[in-house]
Amino acid sequence: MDTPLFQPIPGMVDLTAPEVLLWQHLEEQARQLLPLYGFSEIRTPALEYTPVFTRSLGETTDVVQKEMYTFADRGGRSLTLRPEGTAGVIRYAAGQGAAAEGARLYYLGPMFRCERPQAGRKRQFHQLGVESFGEPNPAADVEVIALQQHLFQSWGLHAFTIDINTRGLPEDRPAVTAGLAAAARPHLDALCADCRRRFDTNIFRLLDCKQAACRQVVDTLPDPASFMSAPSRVYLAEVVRLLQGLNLPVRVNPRLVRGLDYYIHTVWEIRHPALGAQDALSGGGRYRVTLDTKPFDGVGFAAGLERAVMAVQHDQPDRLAALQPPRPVWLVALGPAAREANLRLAQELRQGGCACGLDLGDRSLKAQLRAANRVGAAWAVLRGDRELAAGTATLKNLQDGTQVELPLADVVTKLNAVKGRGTTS
RNA sequence: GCGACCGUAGCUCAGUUGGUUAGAGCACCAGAUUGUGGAUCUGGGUGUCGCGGGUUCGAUCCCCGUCGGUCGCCCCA
Repeated sequence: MDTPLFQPIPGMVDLTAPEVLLWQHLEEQARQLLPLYGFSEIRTPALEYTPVFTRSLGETTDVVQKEMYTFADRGGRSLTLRPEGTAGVIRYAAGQGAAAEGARLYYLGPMFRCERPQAGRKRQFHQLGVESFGEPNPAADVEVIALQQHLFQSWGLHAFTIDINTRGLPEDRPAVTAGLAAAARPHLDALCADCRRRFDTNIFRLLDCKQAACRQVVDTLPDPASFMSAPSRVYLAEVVRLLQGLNLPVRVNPRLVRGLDYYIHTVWEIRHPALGAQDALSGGGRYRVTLDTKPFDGVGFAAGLERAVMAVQHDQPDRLAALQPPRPVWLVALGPAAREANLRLAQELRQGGCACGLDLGDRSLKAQLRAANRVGAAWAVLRGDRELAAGTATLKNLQDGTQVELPLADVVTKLNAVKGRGTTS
């Protein structure tokens, strides 16, 4: 019954240096890239009325049925911590009416799903997503896929694969379900228990079962697209043609299945081999959400940042080390007068843009230099009563051990010039 | 919701077929002319062996429970 004093909730982590530097780097890259495509940021609340999610994602999806953090507020209204980003952005954009037509928004922030944590899956996780609103148009889908490829490239990723598929139009779904059921029914006995259940509940799920026996059966099934209407098939063909025109290395995978109900037409998934069992780096697709009988169309994707960080550490193992902040200057004081003077000096240096640190306690010179060494300082500034009286400071180069006593103003000038970086003047 | 594995120092981990003072590396602290760091040297173990109970002359080790962690299933980013 011990309440953990020092641990966060399972599946939620404290993200700190050095790893957080890599997060910041990926975020900066994204914020630089997305405006090139005309996307601007939206920050929606983390908490929404529960129906915002249930009506968009589909009542029967796993996310809605068993993964949401849902609770009642003091007035008894049902609230939910967002399990994904699209529903909230649609809630906003639909509320803007016609002004939202063609809007391009991106979001970046924490999402929450009450699942069992494992590698690459947290209960509080982070997604970067984009939404491009407007009528279905293969070019819009292709542009978003290209953006994603560009983004991952800017992160230094290269080992990923892009699979696309089509879900067709909503009105095709009965025919596809019936067609798949007819083809699979003779093989029911060969399927695993899960798949026998899926046969009735959601036959599409057969397609991505990992069991070897089920895969054998699935390989004999016809392409679901073969049961779709001509417009659905033409749409996919056009997407593929445009992707080829951009030389994007995309594979059409008829067995790709996505979990949310709102998808129509194009869906895709980007996978990376370094991610373990949860190998989807991002997923996306075209969607249609009906609000108040009015259809709301868009295309977008969401990328898992935890997974992106893992992938970058795999593809660019040296990236993190290159992000270390500049080595600071360390101010060393001998005696209380110098300590107080150093506090002022530190502020002066920092105002000038020079990173520095200092010992706030009453420690020996030896201990202070050891501390300077520990933080990787390139320079130490030493001051005691002697320097204070003379208006000087001793500037020590911690790389080669040389030191020189200079007027304080010269030391400040010099350090501001190097801004705390390592190399000698 | 289900399953597997793990829990010993600040960190990474060894260890005891059940036995007396629980170990290593790294990290950390201290080294006396009270103004000089790093590499080396000397000294220092900093611990509720996750917690509770059971078996036993004796438990860190075996058993049960519990808490925590990791990975996997389901599903997803």
